[in-house]
Amino acid sequence: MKKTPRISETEWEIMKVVWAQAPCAADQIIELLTRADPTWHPKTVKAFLNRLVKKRVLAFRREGRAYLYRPLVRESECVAAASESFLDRVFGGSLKPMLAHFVERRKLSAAEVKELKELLENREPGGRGLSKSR
Amino acid sequence: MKKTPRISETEWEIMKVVWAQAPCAADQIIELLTRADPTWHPKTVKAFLNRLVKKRVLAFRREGRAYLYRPLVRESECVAAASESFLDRVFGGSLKPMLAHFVERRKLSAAEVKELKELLENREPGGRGLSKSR
DNA sequence: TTACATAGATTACAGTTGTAAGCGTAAGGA
DNA sequence: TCCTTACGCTTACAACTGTAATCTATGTAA
Repeated sequence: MKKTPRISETEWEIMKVVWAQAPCAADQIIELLTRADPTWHPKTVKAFLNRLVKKRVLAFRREGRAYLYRPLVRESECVAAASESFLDRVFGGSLKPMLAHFVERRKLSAAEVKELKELLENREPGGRGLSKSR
Repeated sequence: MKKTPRISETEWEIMKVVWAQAPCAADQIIELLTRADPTWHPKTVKAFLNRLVKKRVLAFRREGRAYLYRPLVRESECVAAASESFLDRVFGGSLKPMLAHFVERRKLSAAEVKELKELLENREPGGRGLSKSR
């Protein structure tokens, strides 16, 4: 199993756009990022794109004058890696305290609670018991 | 509202010990860390303690030859900050996809699911819920 | 009292991250 | 064809991280 290269906070912002936009040019990325947060500087985005390519997280193909960027790592993998790291670091790897925190912290509406419960409901039941997770 | 100073991955390891051990000497911290992971080097721990003091995350008081360290920021604050940052960054701030991820990913046992459901159950209903218990 | 063992402080140093200016080249307009 | 853009590439640089050796002050044993 390959380990996802570490993706920093800011890099993550970029990656979210690339993951969402399939193959996309730097311009589009800059456009979208800037729209969400005007403090992005185009040069900065370019530099990050470069780093991400160097890190082998992104690839590109030349399309005339512009480059089209494309992810080399799947979002799900990165999400999984980041989630595990977070859970371990902050909650000692234990799901329940984490959920407790969020539930407490975010004052969920009844509807939200219902949704979450359904979510728990609808996972494959019966569990092949022993969760070999970790 | 004061913002918690950023606590890095490794610093977090140190802080977990300090939070758990109330006022404690460097030796104890090193001892505990090393027990969990023998690759810790005492000098490294010292250096980190120093940085954390400089960052105003830890304070110490001299107790004879040794220093007793004590946190200046509450764990709950840091947990909240880290959690929010994580949720925003990875799941766009939305709780449901996050729970979905963990549920899916960790193949919970039936017992675990029950626990989590109870957790959702036991917050005071009607929205502004949450028992201050814990 | 004197030298040694220690604890913390200081210094070191390379790698990462955040931010962005400057450079070289290729493409399109004059 | 020649110049001006526009694009990505290279370089810069300071702050932060991870990691640890060295320096310094001091309590302690001889």
